[in-house]
Amino acid sequence: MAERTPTYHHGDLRAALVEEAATMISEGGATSVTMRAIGARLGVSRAAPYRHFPDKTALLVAVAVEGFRRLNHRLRASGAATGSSVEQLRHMGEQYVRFALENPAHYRLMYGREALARQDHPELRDAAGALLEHLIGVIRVDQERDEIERKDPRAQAYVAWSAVHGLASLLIERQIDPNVDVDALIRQTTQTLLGGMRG
Amino acid sequence: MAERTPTYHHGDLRAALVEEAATMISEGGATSVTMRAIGARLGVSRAAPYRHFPDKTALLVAVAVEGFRRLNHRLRASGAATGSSVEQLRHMGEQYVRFALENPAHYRLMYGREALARQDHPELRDAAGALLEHLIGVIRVDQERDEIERKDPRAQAYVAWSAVHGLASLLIERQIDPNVDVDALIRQTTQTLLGGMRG
DNA sequence: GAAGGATGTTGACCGCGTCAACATACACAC
DNA sequence: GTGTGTATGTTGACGCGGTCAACATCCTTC
Repeated sequence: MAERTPTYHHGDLRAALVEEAATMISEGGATSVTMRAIGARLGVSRAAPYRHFPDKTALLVAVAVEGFRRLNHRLRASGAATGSSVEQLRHMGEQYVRFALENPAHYRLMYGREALARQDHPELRDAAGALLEHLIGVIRVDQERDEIERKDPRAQAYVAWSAVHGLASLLIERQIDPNVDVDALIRQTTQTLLGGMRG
Repeated sequence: MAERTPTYHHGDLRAALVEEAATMISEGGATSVTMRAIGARLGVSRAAPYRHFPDKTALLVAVAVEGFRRLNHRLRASGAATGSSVEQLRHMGEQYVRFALENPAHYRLMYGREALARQDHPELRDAAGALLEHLIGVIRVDQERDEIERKDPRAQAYVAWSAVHGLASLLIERQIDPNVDVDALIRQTTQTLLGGMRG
């Protein structure tokens, strides 16, 4: 953990790479992340990252996974706060969209299969899967309390996920008129969704 | 319109470029589209496209716009077929998702702001806008028939668009368990959505 | 039929991802 | 401590891709 000593070796380059890449993504988008640039910012050569990641895609996957971790953490934290369970779902939906709005480039990377090559990356899959499982759990509880219809919880989770992801995506890609009240739109989306899930 | 004559000039290179780029995208994804490759496939040099598009991004924007046109056309065609208006909405939603599933790379391009540079491209905006306006129109009719709640039609359109776009996006990016019944999931999504819009 | 714009070609440049060959530093055995 | 092997980092080079400038060809139009 001892840092800032201008030694030949960096100390914990792998973690630094992920962190710096995430920062660069927020600052200048995914295209601004280049092996040379990230190396320069960390005072290291362009090829140094290759000692920690097989290629650039692997580094970006690590960044995306970190994004899912943060989002997951935020959703869990938001869930614990409220009382009513449907209210908790609504709150989670709002937090989800808010995360995307606050970290647009990072969010884009998390869902951009193209940027991360065709091939499947199991870690990424798992990170997103954890999010889904949490959502399924909350939905299950709500079903038991008869707050929402008793359909297949996984399918319901997909529907809910689709709604918030779609809204987040459209907002990020500027497909939605900037004059609309974003907060109101988020609320209406979760409300419509939950209304439909109530049966 | 006279073609196939191996002349120095191509005839209608601009249109050919857009069409060929679209084909290449379906075949090998957006990354397979390179100025050199597309030129080669059209029997033209790598720099020839620059007489018709200022840069590669502009070409891709044209392809994306063409995608929106096709999608729009498909949704309008599907709307005219059915009787009940809510049924028409559901049908549109299904067709929307199906289009995305049939043209994943093309669909990705249509919504990938990152791939099309930061800057706003008005034509793209307009193409997506036409889609939205059509949806708003259908919703307005349904409101007048008291089939859905009388809220701001634009906001409702955004909610509906979010749902189908989110589902399409998650499916395309393989975030959804391949074992689930996709048709059923699409139906459940539109059903939940319309249920929530009914008030 | 000559001029000029439109369209296409070739050569060159630069940035980027990546690999191979080399350099340095740390850890652990003795 | 000294030495040695491995982990980590550096430099040089290659190939690909977007793009521009200079040049070539063709079509139109008066």
